[in-house]
Amino acid sequence: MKKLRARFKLWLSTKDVEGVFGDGKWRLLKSIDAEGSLKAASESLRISYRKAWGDLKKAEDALSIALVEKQRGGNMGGRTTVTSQGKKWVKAYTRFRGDVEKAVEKAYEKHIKELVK
Amino acid sequence: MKKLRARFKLWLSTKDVEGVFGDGKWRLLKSIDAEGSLKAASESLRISYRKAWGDLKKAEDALSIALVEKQRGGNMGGRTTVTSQGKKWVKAYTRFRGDVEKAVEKAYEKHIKELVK
DNA sequence: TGTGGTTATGCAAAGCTCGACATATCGAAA
DNA sequence: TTTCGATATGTCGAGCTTTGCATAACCACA
Repeated sequence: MKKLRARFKLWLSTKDVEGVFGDGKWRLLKSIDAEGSLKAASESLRISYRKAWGDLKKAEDALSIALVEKQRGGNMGGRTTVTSQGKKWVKAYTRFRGDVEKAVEKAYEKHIKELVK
Repeated sequence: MKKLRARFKLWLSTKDVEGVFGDGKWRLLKSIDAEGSLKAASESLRISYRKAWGDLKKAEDALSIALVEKQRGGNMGGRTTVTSQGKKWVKAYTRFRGDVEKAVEKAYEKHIKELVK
């Protein structure tokens, strides 16, 4: 039997909107925080600026929360920074996701590993 | 703040093949077991027969396991039943997924709920 | 031995997501 | 006041997934 690994995807939804926050948007926020701009963040993650921008908008719209502060113009062209609210979300989601990841690994060991050996 | 719910997707992969078994194929096997045929199962799950058939083939090929026994012809046209191996997989995956689901819920309560209130 | 309902499978059409472009706007600094 | 690089946003096409036919093969039973 081939070796298997457990994989998962995690996200949050409202009644109306599926995927208002999840792994992708979490990575995006982290990258924005590290890079200082949406453009640099999208390039770092190798996703299109168009998608990064849309994802961010979707999250902020659905959650009604200002996750980032965006500035246009200026000598640097502009910049995007993560708000304190946004940072709270990053931290909370990081712990959330970490717990789930551990649980997936544990559950795999407990229920699947024996089956596959 | 809108009410949120945590959602997840879970699956197993080999080094070569992504998604050799997961929520969809698990549901399919359960449905086959309940319905007695691949056709009825696919209709019950409201996915195309074409996809159900392909999914099953993909899982069996990648795992090198006979999850079901298929019979063509006969007065009923044919039927598909889940093998004992397949049932083992269903049971194990059910427990696996159940544990993960509980963990997701727990982690949500612990890390996200406060944030959203 | 003909029938019916199922499995088996290829292929084209339909959907959906994401990326690539094309512009427009903005504003601090030169 | 010109410039430069980032944000803002619509649109069309590429790539991948799923559906929808269209057939063929199969076989217990009437």
